[in-house]
Amino acid sequence: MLKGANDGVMEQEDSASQHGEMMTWDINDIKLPQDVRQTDWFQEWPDSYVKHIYSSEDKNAQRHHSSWAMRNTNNHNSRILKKSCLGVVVCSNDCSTLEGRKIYLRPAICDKARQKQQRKCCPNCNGPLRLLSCRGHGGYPVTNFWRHEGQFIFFQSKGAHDHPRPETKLEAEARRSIQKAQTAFSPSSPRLKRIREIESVTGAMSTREALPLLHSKPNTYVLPANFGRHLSKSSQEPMLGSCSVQPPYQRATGEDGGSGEAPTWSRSLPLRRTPNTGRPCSGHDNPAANLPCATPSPQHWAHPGTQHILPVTKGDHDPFRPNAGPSGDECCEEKSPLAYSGSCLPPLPYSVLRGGPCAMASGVHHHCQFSAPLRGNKGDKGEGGCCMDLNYCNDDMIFNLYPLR
DNA sequence: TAATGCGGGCGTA
DNA sequence: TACGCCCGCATTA
Repeated sequence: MLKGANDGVMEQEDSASQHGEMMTWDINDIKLPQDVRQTDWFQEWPDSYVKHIYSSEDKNAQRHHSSWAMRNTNNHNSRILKKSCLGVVVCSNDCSTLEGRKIYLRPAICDKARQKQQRKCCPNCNGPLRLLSCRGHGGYPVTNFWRHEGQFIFFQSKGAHDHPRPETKLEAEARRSIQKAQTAFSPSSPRLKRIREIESVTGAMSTREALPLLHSKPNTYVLPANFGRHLSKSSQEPMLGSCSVQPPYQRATGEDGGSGEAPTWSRSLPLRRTPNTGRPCSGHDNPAANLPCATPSPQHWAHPGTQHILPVTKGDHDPFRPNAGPSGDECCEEKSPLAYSGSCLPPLPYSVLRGGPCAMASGVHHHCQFSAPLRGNKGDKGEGGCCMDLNYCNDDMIFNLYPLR
């Protein structure tokens, strides 16, 4: 099939839907066209009222993937899988990074995980997070429909997302993974305590010996606060936040509060296929594009405010295959709050992630700019507001700045 | 642990 | 009847 080269929303209409089979069917039709001459390239960010016909061989289509945070919705029709958009998690403080980027986290799909997520803090300013629900379909969430029919997978989207794009799944997983890694090496972690105990006994064990991971991958979990500023020179990925607290995020529609910014998220720029791989060159479909050192994907250009957490690829070209470890979201709840000098010291994971693989590999170290002492926090942990009990791995930064020995 | 899919059930228009 | 949504369960990674 053609595998249309233009994958943006507008292009979707032009390239995919222009073919007769695309416009004449509805996902609810009893019979869907089987004389499809051209299937579409997988659409990572389907938006508006679009339809696509994917090959049943398309792995992403098989998995009903979307970079939007879509949850399964029961439509009481086993033949048609329906998913509704969860929106995007934003910072209640509407904080911005140094580069003026907004915080757009990916809502957890699992209800429990999502509730848990909303108790956490903004990775940029530690402010409370807020779920900005999608109401792009007549006040209801945008819905996606998937239907397998013969050798094709039919996709139909209803509604236009009225919120920014969240992190992609890979980005969210990478962020959690790094947070978890940080947790594992936080000063309060059992492992580290044990190491310190051993060290206190032996009096000679080097940090390098005790923490091989720390040295083999020094930046994968701990980076100084101003790390990103240095990286920004060579990377187009967003860097550390300035924590410039602005008026609360306000929804453009006014219903849920909106950003007031131009709804760039509604634009879907073309994803381009790389002829040799047959995959789009989006940030996720093309591993090379995942590297911050590479040209940002179109979606990145379209969403300058979106956080682009760049996972370390493992050579797996499957754009949606998770390559990060299990969730590290607990990090925030398990960490000790820190009083920073200045307005706010950006929590670490964000800087690390936004530094991306290149950042991680750079080996660059800088100094954290806090001056106030640590505050114990174990007693603060609870189910209440995230600002009380949540703090992103701040003690990891301390750990980094004040190594064991 | 979270993502995902399935299906029962309920409320609303 | 269609739709949205909640819930629990099972499977998978």
